[in-house]
Amino acid sequence: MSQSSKPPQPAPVPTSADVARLAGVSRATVSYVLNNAEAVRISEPTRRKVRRAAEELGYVPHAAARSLRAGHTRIVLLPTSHVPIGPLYSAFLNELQWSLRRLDYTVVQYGSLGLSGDEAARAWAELRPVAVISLGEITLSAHNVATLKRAGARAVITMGPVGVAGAHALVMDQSEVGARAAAHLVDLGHRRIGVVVPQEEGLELFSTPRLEGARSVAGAEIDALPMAYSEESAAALAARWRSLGLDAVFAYNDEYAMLLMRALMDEGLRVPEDVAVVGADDLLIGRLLRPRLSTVQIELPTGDHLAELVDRAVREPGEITQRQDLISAVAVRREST
Amino acid sequence: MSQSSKPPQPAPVPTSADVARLAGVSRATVSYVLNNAEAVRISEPTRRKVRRAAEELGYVPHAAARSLRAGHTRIVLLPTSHVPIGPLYSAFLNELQWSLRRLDYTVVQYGSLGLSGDEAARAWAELRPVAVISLGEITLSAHNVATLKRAGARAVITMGPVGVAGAHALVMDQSEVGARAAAHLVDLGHRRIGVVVPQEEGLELFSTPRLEGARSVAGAEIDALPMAYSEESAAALAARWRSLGLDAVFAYNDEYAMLLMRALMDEGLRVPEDVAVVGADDLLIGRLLRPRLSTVQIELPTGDHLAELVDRAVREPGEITQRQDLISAVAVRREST
DNA sequence: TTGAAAGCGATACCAA
DNA sequence: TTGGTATCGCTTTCAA
Repeated sequence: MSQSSKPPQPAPVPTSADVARLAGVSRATVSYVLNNAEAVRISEPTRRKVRRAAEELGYVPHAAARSLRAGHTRIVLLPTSHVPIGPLYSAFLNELQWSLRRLDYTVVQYGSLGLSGDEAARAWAELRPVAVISLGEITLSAHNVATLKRAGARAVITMGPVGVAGAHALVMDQSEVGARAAAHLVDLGHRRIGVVVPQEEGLELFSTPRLEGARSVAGAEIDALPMAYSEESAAALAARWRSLGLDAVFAYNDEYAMLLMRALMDEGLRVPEDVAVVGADDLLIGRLLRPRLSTVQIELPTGDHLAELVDRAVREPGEITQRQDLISAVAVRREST
Repeated sequence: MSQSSKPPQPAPVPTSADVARLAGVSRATVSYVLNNAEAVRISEPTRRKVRRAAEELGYVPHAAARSLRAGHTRIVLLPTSHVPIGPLYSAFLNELQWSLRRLDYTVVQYGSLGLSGDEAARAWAELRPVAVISLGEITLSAHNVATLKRAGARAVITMGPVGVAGAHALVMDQSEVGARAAAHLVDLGHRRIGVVVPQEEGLELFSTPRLEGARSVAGAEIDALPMAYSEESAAALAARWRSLGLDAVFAYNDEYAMLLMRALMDEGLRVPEDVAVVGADDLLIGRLLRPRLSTVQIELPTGDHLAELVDRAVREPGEITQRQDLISAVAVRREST
């Protein structure tokens, strides 16, 4: 009202000083009231004045200023995957976020698309996160971990297949998945087993250990079978199937398994008589196909569990560089094996 | 070496002052060198000294301090969905992130799990993002938009089904999807059409407009069919199917469609003779079933496109409150209709 | 070509 | 019970 000329000049963001001015108190008082400081007694009328002023101005504290002053943040950095990770991991991630928020952390998913490990680590470090939970998209080197720690990270947790020096190596070992699948097939009498390796980028951190896990099982010969997630690729693989001399296949996960199984059947092969097919992840969709898809059911840690581990690591930053296997896998036989 | 007693006291994070000290220059010079300031000429030897010192200390600038000083951030906030959004939207999101990063924005996905619109808006505002792209998980009120704008957001973009006052209402109208599906079924002679409405929370912003879209098509009677994403729920719906008197169903998306189609077939109904089924999203898996699933193929805007829209809005914060339809949908007939 | 110093916004210590 | 003020790390203007 008082200012008639108001060009699209963005109105200045209200600060705590503005609140103080409006309430007729000092900035210190504003801070005390808004943060419910217990060490200081503020009269009820003053509290109300301050709150009303804050409300009226639509005051929102400036996170950067606050953490600058505090010397630390409550940010937990969650590097975002750029590959579709499937419903299983999505659900886990959501649970994790929720649990972390309950513990009063600010979860920031940071997409690291197209960044190298070094670039990513630097970019993350700029935010001064108190913890980083790297789920494997980017392989952190010991040097990267050091960068993060030097920037104040009290916990760096990797979930990739391998431990990293200096990190709280929380191993979710995907090789177990491959091992269960192969063992399942071997139990059923199969000896020549193909293992699908997705050609899509970014899945190596899952596919490599799954393949290695299968290889670790005694009693079978393992062949790696590169395949892309497309009908063409599956058809091409199916077309040369008879020449491969395989009697079973672990198809990386349920999605690749469904694709390949369809291609094999279209090629005139019988499942499971001519070739047994097993996937992984126990997707609901796998039960809709005929034959129903056998799978490896994967049990991830609960988000709560991991969140508490993080919280503990943050509070007691003793070098708890321990290997922990938080994943479990079990084969489920349906009709395709 | 010089300090023998080193308790687990976290080493202090190196600052630009430390770099300056080590390089034997002032903090100003450090800043100039590290930011490649063009307005100032710094001698090559000095540059090298500074860079070496920064390298040696593993110096990483403090994002909070920087943006505090600058008075603004380059953060684009992307509220994270807590529902599995499927490969289609995942791919779109990734592309968007990538494009924004190319434009030098810091993309921060902020999980808003369990927050109300007000709480979420406040939490986001604390980060002082320069732009917010809300994809619909949380319905932003005009008040929320105002909060964000007051906190310095120069662009607030909503992708929900409805425009929001004050926001750059970028409408990705899901009703088009429902309309296409219904029209497809009507074209094929169906008159009594069921529309599946997922019971899962968080999908309303997609499912409601899809239902409304179907209702908008002339020539058919539309029934809403609540259903959860589980075999039990699908079976229950299928069990009472004959009593519903429907001759076709638009099953929200391909996943629900596959589930329901299987249940219907298990119930002895023929697809498409007794009941036509159409999904949406054109998932690869839908082509693997028999009959192959008809679907509505959805064309999302490219990430590049949206990123540039955001960038323009940020640079010219004129109130471009315009409705834009960036989504297109087309029915694809396979075998289930 | 380089340095000294102000100031961004919030907090917490020390006085009053 | 409340206020003044130093401080966090960084950028940038003004002087030297």
